[in-house]
Amino acid sequence: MNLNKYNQIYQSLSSDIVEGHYKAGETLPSEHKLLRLFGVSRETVRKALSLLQENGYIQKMKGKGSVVIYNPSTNLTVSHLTSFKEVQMQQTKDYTTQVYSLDEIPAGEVPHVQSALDVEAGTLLWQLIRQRKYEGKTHIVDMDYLIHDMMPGLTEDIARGSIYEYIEERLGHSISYSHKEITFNPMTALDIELFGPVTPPYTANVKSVVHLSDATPFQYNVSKHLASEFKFIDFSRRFTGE
Amino acid sequence: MNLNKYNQIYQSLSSDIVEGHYKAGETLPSEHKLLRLFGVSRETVRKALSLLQENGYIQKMKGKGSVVIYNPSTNLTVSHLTSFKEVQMQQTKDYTTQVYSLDEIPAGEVPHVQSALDVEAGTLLWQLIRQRKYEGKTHIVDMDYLIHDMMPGLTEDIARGSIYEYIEERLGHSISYSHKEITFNPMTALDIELFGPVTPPYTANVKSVVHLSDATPFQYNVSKHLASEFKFIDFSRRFTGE
DNA sequence: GAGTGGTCTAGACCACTTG
DNA sequence: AAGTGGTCTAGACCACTCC
Repeated sequence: MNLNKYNQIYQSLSSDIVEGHYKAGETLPSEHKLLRLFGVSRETVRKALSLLQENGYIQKMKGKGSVVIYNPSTNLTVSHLTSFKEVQMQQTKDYTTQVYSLDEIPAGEVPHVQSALDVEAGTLLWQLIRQRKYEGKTHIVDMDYLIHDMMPGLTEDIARGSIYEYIEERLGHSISYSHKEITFNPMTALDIELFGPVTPPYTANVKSVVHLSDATPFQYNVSKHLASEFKFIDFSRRFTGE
Repeated sequence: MNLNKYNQIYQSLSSDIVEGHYKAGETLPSEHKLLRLFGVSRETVRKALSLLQENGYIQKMKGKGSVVIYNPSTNLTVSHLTSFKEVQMQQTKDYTTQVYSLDEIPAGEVPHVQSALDVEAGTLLWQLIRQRKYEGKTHIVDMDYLIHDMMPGLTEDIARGSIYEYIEERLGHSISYSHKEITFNPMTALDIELFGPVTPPYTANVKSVVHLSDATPFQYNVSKHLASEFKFIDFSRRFTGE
C-alpha cells in the first residue's frame, strides 16, 4: 500500500537514516542527485524531503543541503509512549491487555463524551475499560467510548487485541487525526481498584478524540498512566505557516 | 515577512476560519475556485491547503472537498500553555516574569545539559531561573541553559522579557524546531522555594531542546508547572508518510 | 459525467552558501 | 561562478464522490 513515489522515497531515505547509513550531522545527497537516483521529478523528491523534515529526520538549509538531525538516543527513549502513532504500538508491545468491562450505555450518561463525539443523548455507546499489564502489574488503564452503530460487532476478544486494526482492516475505515490533552489527576476510587495502591496516587491522563478521514469522530479515549512512570515525547517545528 | 503566495493564502484562509467565515463542517471553495480567486497555480493553492490540514484547520477529502474541522472550543482551551508555538505566547500573557537567578556556569557542571546542547565540558553556559507569576502566585518556573557565546549580552532585563524575541530580532537567528518531553516529578527543595508550599507537591515538567534553523542547539529549557493546573493540548495526524 | 482532490512532470526564476 | 534549496507555473492523468 501507499505506492506513490514520494512515499517510497520517504521510506527509503528514512530507513537509511534510522539504520545509520546517514548519520546525524551528515548531508543527504542534493535534490538534483536524488531526482536522478530515483528517476523522478524535482517536486516529487521535494515532497519526500518535506516529510522527512516534518517528522524530524532532517533539516533543510537553503544553499547548503539537507542535514540529518535524527538522533536515535532522543528517539529510542520512547519508554512509556506516546505520540499519536505509538498509541497503536503500545498495543503490540509487551503489555498484556485485560478487559475489565465492556458495556453499552446511552451517550446522555456521559455528557462530555457525548459532546466530544457530537452525537445525540440517545445514541448508544460502547464503554470499554481495559488494563495494560506488564509482569502482573497494571501500568496503563484505557477507558474508551466508541459509537455502537459504527462497530456493532465489538466483543471482549476484539477489545483484547487492537481496536484500530479492527476498525481499519475489518471495517475499512481509516483513522486520520486526533485532538489530545494531557493532564495530571488524583486517582479515583476506580483507578485505585484498577491499578492497586500506588504512590503517588496520581495518574497522567491522555485524553483524545480520534477522527476518521471523513472527519467523523469515532473514539473518545482516556489513557491513564501511573504518574511516576509517564513520559511523553514530541518533536515539533515552528513556522509551518504562521 | 513571509511574502510568498502560499503563505498569504494560508493566512487568509486560516483567519477566515478562526473568525467564523467558514464554520466547522462547512466546505472551503474547491481548489479550482481558489486558484482563480487568488490568481495562482493549483500547486500553490494546494501548498496552502496542506498547511491548513497539518495545523488542524481542515480535512481534505478526495472527491468531496476541504471540510473545516477547526473548533474554537477545543482550541481556546489553551489555559496553561503549550504547544511549541505557545512557549512564546506564554511570555506575552498576563504573567509577570521575575528573574530568580542568572549565572554563568561551565557545561561540565550539568552533564545532561552538556550532552543535549552538544558542547564541550568547558563551554560557558547561562543558567537562568525565572518565575512566572499571576496575581502574586508563581504558576510556572522556567529553568534555562543557553550557550554563552551565542548571546554574550544577556542581562536580567532581557531575561525578564522575551528571550526568543531577543534571539530572533536582535541576534538575527531563527528558531526552528525542538524536542520536547513531558514528565511528572516530585518537587525539589528549590521548587518549593520558588513555588511556595502547594498540594500536591508535584510539577509537570516540559523539557525541551530548541534548535535554530541551521540545526544548532541553543537552548535547554525545563518549564515546570504546578501539576494540578497543567494542561497540554495537541493536534496530531497519522500517516504523514509512514 | 461533472466535479473534486492526489500525484507527477519539466521547466523556470530566485535567494542563499561556498569557493 | 557553481551548487544548493525555495517558489511557482501550466498542464497532464488518475481515483473518488455524487447526481
